[in-house]
Amino acid sequence: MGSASPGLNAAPPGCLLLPPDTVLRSGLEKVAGPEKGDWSPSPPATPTSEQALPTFYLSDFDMLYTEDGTWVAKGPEASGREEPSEEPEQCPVIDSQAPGGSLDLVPAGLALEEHSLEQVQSMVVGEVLKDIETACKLLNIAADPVDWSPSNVQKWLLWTEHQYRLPPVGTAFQELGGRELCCMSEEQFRQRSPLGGEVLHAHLDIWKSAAWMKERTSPRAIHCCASTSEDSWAHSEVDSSCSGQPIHLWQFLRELLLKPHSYGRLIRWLNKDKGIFKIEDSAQVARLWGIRKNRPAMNYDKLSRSIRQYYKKGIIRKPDISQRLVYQFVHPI
DNA sequence: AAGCAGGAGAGGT
DNA sequence: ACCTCTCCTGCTT
Repeated sequence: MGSASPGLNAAPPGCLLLPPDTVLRSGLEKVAGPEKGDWSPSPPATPTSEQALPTFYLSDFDMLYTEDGTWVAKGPEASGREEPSEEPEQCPVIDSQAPGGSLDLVPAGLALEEHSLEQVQSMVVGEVLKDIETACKLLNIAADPVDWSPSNVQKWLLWTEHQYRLPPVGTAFQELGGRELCCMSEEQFRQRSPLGGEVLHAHLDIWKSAAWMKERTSPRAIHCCASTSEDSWAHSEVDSSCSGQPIHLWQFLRELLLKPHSYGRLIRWLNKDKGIFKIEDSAQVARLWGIRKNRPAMNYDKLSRSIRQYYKKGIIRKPDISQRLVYQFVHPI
């Protein structure tokens, strides 16, 4: 999801550690009303609120939700103005939101804090949805895991492994379609992938919840193409994932550039007005491109060759002052 | 060593 | 036909 910085740090900076259930359930209740038991997407995902859930990361938040149910702020991170991706949005610190339902006991005087908590939670949910939307577009897969083909499942697995630095699952989930995947229990995930199964299952739960939410709020918006988040890539002249045409490399690069919070550590603008950008992590960008195109052998050497093909087409060029890993869109956005 | 430039052929759509 | 992937040689940083 958002933090694509993955690859770079063991725990991506600016990430939120959350039991998925906690955050999304509250978000779902906000959207769909508080009716209990109604939030869970199709096959009842493992009811996990009482369990010590595996924690997972959400980008762009500088807080941690620890396994004992405590929100804590992460240590301060130095960040420069030039590096928006390294400047996570600050969230208020929330001290105790025990999964055991401590909110029921909130005194009236704390109603305001509860309200703030809801705001934070709904913000987190919004970020999660945006991140899922991003991943959908970059991977060219449906937002609803139930619709995934086996190759979509593989893409999602690769992507999630990459994003959260999970141990590779290899062929453990091969030949599984999205529907089968969604029917699997956490235990089954763990059996197939003892090291990363739990976390993968938690992530899948989030995707299922998000799809369920989208279906609830806009019945025809299950696929990424129908979504309308405010900063969605609808701004793009060409929405690469919705055109039915295969995505072009320049579109992919632009899409990464348009998500600095998620990909700023991999690729960023040096001068957006002039369309000059720098690939900060060539290997990771190439890897993402490889995932996107189902080309596991993709590397920067090949990716850069493809970029150079754009020179004569007048799409991308080297800037006047040539620098390594720096390119320029001939027609800036 | 890593990146850059560009030729050439293959393969997919 | 077009786009990208892949492999390649040679050059530059």
